[in-house]
Amino acid sequence: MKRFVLIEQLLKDKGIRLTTQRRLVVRRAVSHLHFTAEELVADVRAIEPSVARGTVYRVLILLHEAGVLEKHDFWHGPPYYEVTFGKAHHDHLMCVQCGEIIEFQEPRWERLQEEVVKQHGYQLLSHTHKLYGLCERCQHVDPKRASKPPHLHVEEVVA
Amino acid sequence: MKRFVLIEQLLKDKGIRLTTQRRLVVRRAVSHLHFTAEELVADVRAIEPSVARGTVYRVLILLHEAGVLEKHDFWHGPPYYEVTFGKAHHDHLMCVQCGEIIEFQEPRWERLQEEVVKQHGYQLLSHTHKLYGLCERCQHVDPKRASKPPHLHVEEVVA
DNA sequence: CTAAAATTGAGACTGAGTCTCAACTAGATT
DNA sequence: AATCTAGTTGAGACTCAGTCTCAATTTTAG
Ligand SMILES: [Zn+2]
Ligand SMILES: [Zn+2]
Ligand SMILES: [Zn+2]
Ligand SMILES: [Zn+2]
Repeated sequence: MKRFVLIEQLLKDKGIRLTTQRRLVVRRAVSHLHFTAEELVADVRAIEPSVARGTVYRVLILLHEAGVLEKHDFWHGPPYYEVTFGKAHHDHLMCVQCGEIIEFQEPRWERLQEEVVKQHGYQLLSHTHKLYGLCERCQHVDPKRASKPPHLHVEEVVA
Repeated sequence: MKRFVLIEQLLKDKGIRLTTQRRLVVRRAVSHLHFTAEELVADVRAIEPSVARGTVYRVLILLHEAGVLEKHDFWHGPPYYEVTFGKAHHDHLMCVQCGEIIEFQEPRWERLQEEVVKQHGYQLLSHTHKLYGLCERCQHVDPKRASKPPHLHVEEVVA
């Protein structure tokens, strides 16, 4: 089953009306790994120019509220979004020198986390773990000779 | 030694000119646990109204580039900043509704992390863990009526 | 002291995202 | 199928955070 069909069902189950525009925006959104809101606007309009900017942003809010959209913030520039529906949860280990990204799962973390959250009376909605370091290869390279770290940008994934 | 003195030294060592305005902004910034940029602008101006908004934002960029400023993003609203220099490591639990930020330490977590990193041959340099959720109060409040109090935690006052 | 370089204040500007509202559906109900 | 109505849309004005410009000022180097 296509991912967007399942997401449409998810929205429907929440009593959200499925319009032509929403279907289109959702389909374009799931077709990208990472995208900025404005990129999505342009992408949707390349297919159906009449779709309003506000409509696209409203769909992003719907997906966010449905818990299937992640936002990746950087210091510079607009955030990148990512539809996470149907993807297994994972965290990230990144090399600050070469930009390598390792994705991994750690159930003990996830358990510990629930514990911490309950201690403070919180209801957990989502979380982000990012580990920054040097990969084996980069540990043995003279920093002066090392290639510039490719800025994480769209490759950076937040759990 | 006061934290802001050490930060001023850090900036100086980077060849950054220390002006009266910069000293004031740094001192006000380190006096808060978490703050939005606009809160800092208002805070600084309460002491010295002539300081320009741009000056405050420029100091934030300097602190960021010096690696002593962390940015905490939410879905709604502006990011919160935090001067991390000289503080014991901690992670964050944030309420997405009211913006409350709880800092906590979890040694088991940190240990587990070292383990994971070593498994991949990495040398850990830094990390961030952010847990997003609803605080106890916000779980029982209609989102539409929820107040949005800025959580301006004052740690120390600098004249 | 003087000149060059960096920083500042003020406010215009940008860009992301939100809001308003009249016109328009999707989907429920005859 | 026709009707009804609450939810949705397009268009563009609007808000807000953050950046930029530039003349005036301040700092540092010589
Ligand atoms: Zn995790
Ligand atoms: Zn590497
Ligand atoms: Zn930690
Ligand atoms: Zn709250």
